[in-house]
Amino acid sequence: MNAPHASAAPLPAPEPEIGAGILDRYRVEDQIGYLLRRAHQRASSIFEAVMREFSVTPVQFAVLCKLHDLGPTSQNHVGRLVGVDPATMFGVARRLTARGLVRPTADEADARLVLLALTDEGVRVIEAMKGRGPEVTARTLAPLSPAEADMLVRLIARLG
Amino acid sequence: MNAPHASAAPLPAPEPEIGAGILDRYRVEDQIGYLLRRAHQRASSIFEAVMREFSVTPVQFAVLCKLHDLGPTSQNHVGRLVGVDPATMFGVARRLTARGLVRPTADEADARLVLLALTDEGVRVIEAMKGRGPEVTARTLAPLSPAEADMLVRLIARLG
DNA sequence: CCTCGATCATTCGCCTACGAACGGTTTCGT
DNA sequence: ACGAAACCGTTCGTAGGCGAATGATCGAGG
Repeated sequence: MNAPHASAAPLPAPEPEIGAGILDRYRVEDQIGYLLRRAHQRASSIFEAVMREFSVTPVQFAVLCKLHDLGPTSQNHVGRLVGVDPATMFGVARRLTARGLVRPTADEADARLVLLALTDEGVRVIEAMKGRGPEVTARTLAPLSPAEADMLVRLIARLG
Repeated sequence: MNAPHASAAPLPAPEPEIGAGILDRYRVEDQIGYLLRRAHQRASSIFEAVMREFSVTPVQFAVLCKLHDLGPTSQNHVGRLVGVDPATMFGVARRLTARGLVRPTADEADARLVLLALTDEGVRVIEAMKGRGPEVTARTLAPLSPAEADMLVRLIARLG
């Protein structure tokens, strides 16, 4: 955080010559955004490998988990809870419905809402998947010691 | 790993009663994959806000950075360096070319390759963007202390 | 020299992600 | 009671992400 965030200054450049070693060089691969993208790719890949038999994506899994915990919940609401915007949630709900894991019903009290509920098949699938969840986590965190993994999870949770 | 993967077993449940506090409950929002997805969403959002004036996405930025460092590089190769698969890279290169930031040329020695090179405009844009890079990183890591941020970056880099 | 396997770019299909706009519904304030 | 604001689901467009297949080209071995 040397943070020269102001910066609209008309200076041609901060003259990076004197002492311009490797240290002041901007490297994309060291930036948190880049690292998050790569780590997320890897985590998704591991999820896909472990959960292959279910043909359920990580986002679909998160939605099913929430429905399993909460029971019938409106589409937008469950989306908010798992960080899926309404536009994306529409497609997710459509695919889960098409696969028979979820059933949409109208809310009696509020005509705007579409309540999503797990089908019997949906319950069966999500319970089987939850049993394998720890394996995904373990393999994703495998490069770290348990203490490091714990630290990482704690820190990353605070970025939200 | 304890893996009761069979599961067609008629057992009602692995009896999670005794000592079944909050501890043995599987919560998606505590899993590393879920946290990575959410953190990546947030980082992308911050990038988009800081770099708004350039209308360049994080992935496009990474590609431009690499081209800036390496000079003309084949499409597949630069994609591999920044973690973008060939299918995705095709679209990224097409959009960067359409915007005039990159120019594709044929390699004289190998007819299969499409070399990507920054245009003058591309150089101008990537240099301006690099100047703002630290601001993106700082804002993304803002919830953490400098020591914590450093720790997080180090740990997440080891997941790759 | 010539075939086989690797590599490259491209294409297709499916999925997530999100800004923006829209019409229908509910709620709130006046 | 009524109009405005807030909210819901839907749709469109653009962009990454990736498995799978294809055709062109290259390189190594026989």
